Amino acid sequence: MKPVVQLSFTEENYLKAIFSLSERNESFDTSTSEIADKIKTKPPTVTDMLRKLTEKKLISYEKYKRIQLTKAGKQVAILIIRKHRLWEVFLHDKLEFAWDEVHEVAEQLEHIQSEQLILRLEKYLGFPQYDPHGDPIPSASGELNEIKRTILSEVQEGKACQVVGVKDSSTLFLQYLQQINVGIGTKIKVIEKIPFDGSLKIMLKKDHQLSVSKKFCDNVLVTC
Amino acid sequence: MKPVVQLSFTEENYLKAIFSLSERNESFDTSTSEIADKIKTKPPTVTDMLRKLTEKKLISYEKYKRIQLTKAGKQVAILIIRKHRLWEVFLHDKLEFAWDEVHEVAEQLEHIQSEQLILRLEKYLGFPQYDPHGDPIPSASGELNEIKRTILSEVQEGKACQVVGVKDSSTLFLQYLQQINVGIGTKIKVIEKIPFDGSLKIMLKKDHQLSVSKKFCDNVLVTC
DNA sequence: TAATAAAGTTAGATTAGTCTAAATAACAAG
DNA sequence: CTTGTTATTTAGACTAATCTAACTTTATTA
Repeated sequence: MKPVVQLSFTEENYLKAIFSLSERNESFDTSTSEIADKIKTKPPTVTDMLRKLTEKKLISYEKYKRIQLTKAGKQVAILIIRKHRLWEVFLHDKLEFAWDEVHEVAEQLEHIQSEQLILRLEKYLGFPQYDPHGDPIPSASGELNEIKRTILSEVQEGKACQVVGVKDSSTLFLQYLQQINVGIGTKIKVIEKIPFDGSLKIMLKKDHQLSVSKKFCDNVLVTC
Repeated sequence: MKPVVQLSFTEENYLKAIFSLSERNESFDTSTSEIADKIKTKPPTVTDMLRKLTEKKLISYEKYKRIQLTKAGKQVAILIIRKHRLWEVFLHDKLEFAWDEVHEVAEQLEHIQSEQLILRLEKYLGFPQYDPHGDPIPSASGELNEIKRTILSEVQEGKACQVVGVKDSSTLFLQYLQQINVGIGTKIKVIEKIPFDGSLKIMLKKDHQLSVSKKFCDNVLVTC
C-alpha cells in the first residue's frame, strides 16, 4: 500500500509524531501542544500544518478538537517507522553503532525516498523482526506487530513476562536454559531486583523461585 | 578538515555542481547559466545563491564574472562527493543495485550528516578506492586521486591506457593474463573495436598485436 | 565600432515552514 | 454559572528557495 502523495520531510515528521503520541492513549488521538512539544516547534506552527494534513486527508481534525490519523495517514506513518527501524538495524548490526547511538542518524535516513532501497535493505539484513531497541519492524504492506521485546533485566519488579528469544545463542547458554527449563513461551515473574549486582530473583512456576545473574538477564528476550 | 559552517541540502548541491562543472576546463571555473542547467533552476535563482555562497567564502565570484570554488568550498564539495561515492559502493556491493541504478539514491544519501556514519561505512566496505563507475573516492581528509578507472571495453579506438587491476580474479583469468604477459602497469593501445561481438584488437608492445574477447575486456580495469 | 544577441542581474512575487503577539474558545472550579 | 486559566487559533512578519518579467552588462559580428 503505497502513499499516494509525495510528502515533504517536515510533513513526514508530523505524521510520525502524531502516530507515536496517539499510540499512548485509548482514543488514539493527540493535541496541538503535545505535537508542538514533540516536534520542538510552537503551537501556531502546528495549527498550520494540521490544516495542511487535513486537506491531504492524512488526519481527521476540527478546530479546537483533538487530532487523529486517518487510515491513509497511519499507513504513511507506519512506513516511515519501518524505514527508521530497518536503518537502525543496519547501523547496529552492520556498522556496529551502539544501540543508543542509532536513533539520531536513523531520523535522517528514514526520509530517503526509494522503495527498492528499503526492500533490498530489508533482505540484506535478513528480514529482521525487531530493531535494536526491541521495537517491532512493520512489514512492507504496513502490518505492525504491536508487541515490544525487551531484555529480562529491564522488566520491572513484580511484573510478569514471557520468553520470546535470546540474544546470546552460544551452546553454553542454551544448555543452561534447557537445564533450568526455560524456553520460548516460558512465563517469568520478576520477584526482586538486586541493585548491587543487577541479579534477579525470578519465579518460573508457582513457588518455584530462582536467582539469576545480570548477564543471564541481559541475554533473555521477553515481552510483557 | 571539517567544514566550519552547517550547510543546507540546497547549498551542498550548488557546491557539488560548481565543483563538477569547474573540473571540466583549464581555469577551474564555471558560469551562472551552466549551474542553472545542471541544478535545473533558472539563472536568477543561481545569482541569489552565488551571493550567499560568496558571503560564506565558499566561492570567489564577482558580478558578471565567472565563478570558482575557494579552498574551503572545494573541501566541502569533495567531502560530499566522498559520501556520494561511498554510498554508491554500498548500494552496488551490498544491496546489489546495478551500477547504473545507484546514482539517484546516492544523491539523497550524500546529504546525511554524521561523520561517524561515513567513517564506519567506509570501514565496513573495506576502504574502497573507487565507486562502481570507476570514479575515485576521496579520503576523509579530502584527498582526491584524479585518475578515473574504466574497463578496457570502454576505451575508445586509437586510445592508449594502462592496466590497474581486474574485476574477475578467478585463477583461470589470472593464468591467462600471465600467459599473454599482461599485469598491473602494462600499457595497452586499442587498435580496433569489432562491433559484431565487442572484441578488441589491442597492441601490447610495438608491433605485438593481439585479439581479445569482450569478456576479457570487461574484466580488465585501466586508466587512460 | 555600432548594433544586436546572449548572458547575467534586479525587482517583485510565491510557497513552505517557522515565529511572536494578540484574540478566542474550552475547561475547571469555586 | 460566572470567572479565570489554559489551550488553540488568527494575524502578521520573517527566511530560504524558487519563479517571471524587465533591465543591464558583456560578447559577437557585420
